[in-house]
Amino acid sequence: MEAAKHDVFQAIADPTRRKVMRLLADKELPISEICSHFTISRTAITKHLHILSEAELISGKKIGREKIYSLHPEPLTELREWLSYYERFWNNKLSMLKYYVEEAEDES
Amino acid sequence: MEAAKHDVFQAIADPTRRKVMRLLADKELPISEICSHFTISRTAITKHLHILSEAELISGKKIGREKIYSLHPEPLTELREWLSYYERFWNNKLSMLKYYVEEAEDES
DNA sequence: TTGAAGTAAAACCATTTGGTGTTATATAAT
DNA sequence: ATTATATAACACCAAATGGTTTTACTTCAA
Repeated sequence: MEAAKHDVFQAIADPTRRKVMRLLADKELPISEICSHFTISRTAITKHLHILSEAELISGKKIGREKIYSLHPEPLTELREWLSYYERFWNNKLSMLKYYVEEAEDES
Repeated sequence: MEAAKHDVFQAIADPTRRKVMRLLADKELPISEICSHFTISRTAITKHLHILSEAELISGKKIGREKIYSLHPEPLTELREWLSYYERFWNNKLSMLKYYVEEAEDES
């Protein structure tokens, strides 16, 4: 489970992990506080935190006996970029234009 | 595996499925043609197509003995909306504004 | 009508996921 | 020094994933 192969796509696939991200988006929190928002066991939460850490979406710093987790949204850019490919389907003029430019460049 | 519980987040978690989506973004294709872009078995591809269908990201119509799949990017809006929550981290003025408006509305 | 092409369905398998409980270790407070 | 708190580390389990091969069913074409 701790293998270095969890990417952002897999990390956000689970609703519990997405909820954790939302919690941390507002402010950094210790594990115990995160757990208080769920009914599942602390161990389960810890595993989700590990997966999010592997994807580098969160990081934890130890302060005293507490471990405080905070969000690092940078890897979400990969998702944004992936999504942008499909933006041409939402008749967004700008992205449509960008798509055609790319197409033209590919052919040159 | 065919349970009606595959959402868009899970569907895009797999790199094979993302590649299939890219293929279908350009034009609709029969299964055999999709398979030609991969080394894994046709059966494996079929399973991925089922998962994408459940998430309503693709659909297949049977023409003669072939089944032609095409992309339906609409469910990606759920992903876009989810992502938009984190846009405030990329100092995008507009989404920052939208975020503060939401916050204000929540408190009223 | 016989055969090939295209897909579907079934049975199977190894690994991963998402969860549990128990035990251990480090820190803070009395 | 002892006890309570916060987390980490194990061992375990059921179900889902991602893959395989084999078998069967349609449909087109010679």
